Amino acid sequence: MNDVYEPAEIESRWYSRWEAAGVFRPEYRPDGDPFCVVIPPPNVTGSLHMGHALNHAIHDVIARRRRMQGWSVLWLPGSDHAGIATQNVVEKSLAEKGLNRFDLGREAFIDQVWEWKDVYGWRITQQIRRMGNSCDWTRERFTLDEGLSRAVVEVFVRLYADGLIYRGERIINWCPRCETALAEIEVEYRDTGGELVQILYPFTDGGGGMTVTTTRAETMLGDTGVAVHPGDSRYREMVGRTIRLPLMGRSIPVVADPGVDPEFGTGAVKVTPAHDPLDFEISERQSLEKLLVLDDKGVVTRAGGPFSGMDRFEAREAVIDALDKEGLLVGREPYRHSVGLCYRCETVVEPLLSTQWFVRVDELARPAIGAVREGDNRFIPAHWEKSYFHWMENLRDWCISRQIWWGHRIPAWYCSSDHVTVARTAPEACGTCGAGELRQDPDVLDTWFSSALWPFSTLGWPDETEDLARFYPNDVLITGFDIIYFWVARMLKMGLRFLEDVPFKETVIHGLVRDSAGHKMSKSLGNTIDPLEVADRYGADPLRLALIQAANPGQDVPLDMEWVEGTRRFGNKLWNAVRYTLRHVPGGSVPSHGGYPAHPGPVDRWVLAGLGEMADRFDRFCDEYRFSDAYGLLYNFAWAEVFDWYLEMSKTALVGPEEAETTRQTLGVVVRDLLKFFHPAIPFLTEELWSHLVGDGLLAGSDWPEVPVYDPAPEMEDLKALVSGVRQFRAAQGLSHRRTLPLGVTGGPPRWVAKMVEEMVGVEISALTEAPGDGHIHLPTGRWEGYLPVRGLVDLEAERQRLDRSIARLETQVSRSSQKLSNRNFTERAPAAVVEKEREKLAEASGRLSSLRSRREAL
RNA sequence: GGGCCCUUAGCUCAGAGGGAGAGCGCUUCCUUGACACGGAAGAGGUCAGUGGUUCAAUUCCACUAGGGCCCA
Repeated sequence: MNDVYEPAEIESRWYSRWEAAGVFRPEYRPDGDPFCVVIPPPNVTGSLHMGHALNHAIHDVIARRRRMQGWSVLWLPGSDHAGIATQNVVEKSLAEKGLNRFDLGREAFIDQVWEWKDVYGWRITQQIRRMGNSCDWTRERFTLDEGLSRAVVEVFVRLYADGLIYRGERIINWCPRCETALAEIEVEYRDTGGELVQILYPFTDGGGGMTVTTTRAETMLGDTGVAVHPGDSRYREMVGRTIRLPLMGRSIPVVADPGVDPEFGTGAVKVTPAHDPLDFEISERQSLEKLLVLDDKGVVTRAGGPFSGMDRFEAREAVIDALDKEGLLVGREPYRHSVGLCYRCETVVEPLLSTQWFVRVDELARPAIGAVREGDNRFIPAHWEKSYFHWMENLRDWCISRQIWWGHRIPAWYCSSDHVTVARTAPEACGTCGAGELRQDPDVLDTWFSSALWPFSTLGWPDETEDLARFYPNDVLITGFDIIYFWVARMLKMGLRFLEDVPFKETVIHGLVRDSAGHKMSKSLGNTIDPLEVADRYGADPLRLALIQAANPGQDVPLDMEWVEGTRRFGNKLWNAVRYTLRHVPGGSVPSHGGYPAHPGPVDRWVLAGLGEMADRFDRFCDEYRFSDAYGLLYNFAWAEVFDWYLEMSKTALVGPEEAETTRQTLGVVVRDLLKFFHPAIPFLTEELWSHLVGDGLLAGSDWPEVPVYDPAPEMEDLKALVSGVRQFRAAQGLSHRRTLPLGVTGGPPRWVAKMVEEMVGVEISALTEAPGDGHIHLPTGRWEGYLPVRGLVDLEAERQRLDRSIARLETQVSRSSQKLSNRNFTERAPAAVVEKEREKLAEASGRLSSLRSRREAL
């Protein structure tokens, strides 16, 4: 073995072997209980970022551990066609050649997108492999593949038949750049600087007018009324009068409607029914005309009179100027307000009236709320349930049609009379009038419509496949909080509707990867880190461990290259611990499972007991998805206990013949079990080390450790204290460790203890029957007390300082304890055990204190 | 405006009603046969503030200040 750990070399070696051995397929353990998790499908033309690396690392830790625990594990991979996002990417590349999608036509354009999909989709799967993720690639799916498309059509047809999908004219959010409708949730609101303008709307009969307020002046072109609150006394006489709409000259009525907020602006609002949801509602109640004044590109329509043909923002200025010229501009002031942006391209979204397809969500949401309330699905951390409920109880219908080409075509056909026929396959004739010559709806479905079916469509639904029976519901879903509403909520709705069970029993929410200063990683901040670059530079394993060590549920994960270097150094440490082990334990001689010593010596018993205790806690943490805590614990145990203490002590034990054999055995199984526990987080390195140490089969396919219970040898803590005592003394005195010190020890330490201490800290021990007189430094350590002769060794001043520090520490401890114990409220009201413990503490501390004081005097 | 979360060592974060912890960073010493990508020793905290509950609060409760996120 190389004497340093080189991640790149190791990491190229194992993935294909795992795949070839079929370890990642559930069939690898056909008799195990099924365990299933589906990947949140990445966008097919995107590239993997650190958020994916984190999400996948968590998946992999879960999947690999469950697999080793004997479950029949399916981690199902795949990708999402990501309608608008993908179409945008491909359109952008066309634009570079001076083309747009209409130049190509629908068919050719879609062919083009498929070509992209093949290139980038392949790249993503390669990246997921590079990071070591144990997906079952034989079951890889894509949201637009044949089977999933069938599931989409099936769901659409059934929901339509049940009246839960309908087509209607509503105010929707329109992106003038993507030229498509968006769902409410796809609009991101951002505070933006704008202008609040006040316009005077004169009455048709002369005699004054009313002042209205708006941030979107151009929409006045489409005004068909002015509204006030019915209870607003200021305007009571004006209701029923008529306004002459400035610039357009139309007569529009003043109406009273309870939807108006009398506190906002002047209390009188212009009503633009075709471009504002609230105004739309008012117009429905008041029977006002709905006039579209902006087209699909955000350009003023012919209905906008003199302003037609202008872009909406250009028109805004032009309208304000024109009003000013006519003396109707009452005021304009800077105004910050929240503006809706397209979540795909950040273009300002335009609310406008349009005929679209919608999902009626109330009936779907009810069981999805119930399932979480009943605990059939559990959010981890639980507080996300509150947000989930709040969200689900305030849903508006979901606009699912998109005016793009890349996606699942809506399975609806129209005859020449515009009757709608919804069907699984193209119908011969109109379901209403029997006419032939039907044309299919040109629109496609929201990407999230197919994502909502992912937990069961990927398993073969609507067919009743074996996988579906075995792996639905999935066991757990792991995702970031940013897509709880986009994705998790909708999967719960659809799963409950079509499979009558939750799609997954637990929803684990992880945080965002941030930089070391706590900033969100974003392209605009320029602080993104490419996981593949990190993997090439430091290794995939070190990156994974750095992520996992910070990945507790719900918590953001700060990442810095320094920390990845830290985990790489840990890898080197582990590497060398195995090299050390292999000096004493022949390669291939460690059994792949079990093999714990039956009668270990005290040091071996101590490390085995520690291993067992660590394993229990580790497993508990993992079961609660607290991987940061689990791997923090393991990391610390491995380094601080095993490497720093046990390996050092084994060096002594392995020399003596009588204990060498159990120590060899213990060393082998302890290090082997560390490899097993670490494997889910750092699969490549541990697999490589396993091949040297165990060499029997693959670690990835091995069994999870079951550490027997051992009693820890009680002497160990005192032994460690004695060793530390000597080390502290040496450090304080600046004594070279080469110089062997004579150490007197009372209490009759067993020979193995004496030998261990001698080897570890370079002393020569002589047994003392009682404490020696003056002229010695005392190392108080419990059952054995150490005494070092002062003469010739000691800088007395340094030793006095050391003692003074210890004395001061003990003094505060003693005074605090005795104060507590002299308080009758404490002794009478606190539990007896607590009081007793306090008494013991006091006794022990004052004993040590007086001993230290006398030593101090003696100096 | 409504809701959720956070504030503990220089940094990133654990923690628990009764003795303040880890990793990194920092200081000093050490190339001893696994590892200098290492070892040993050490410095560093009024646990955001105020009030309350309690024999006991950093931990529970209320309020205040500061920060973050979601929804409208």
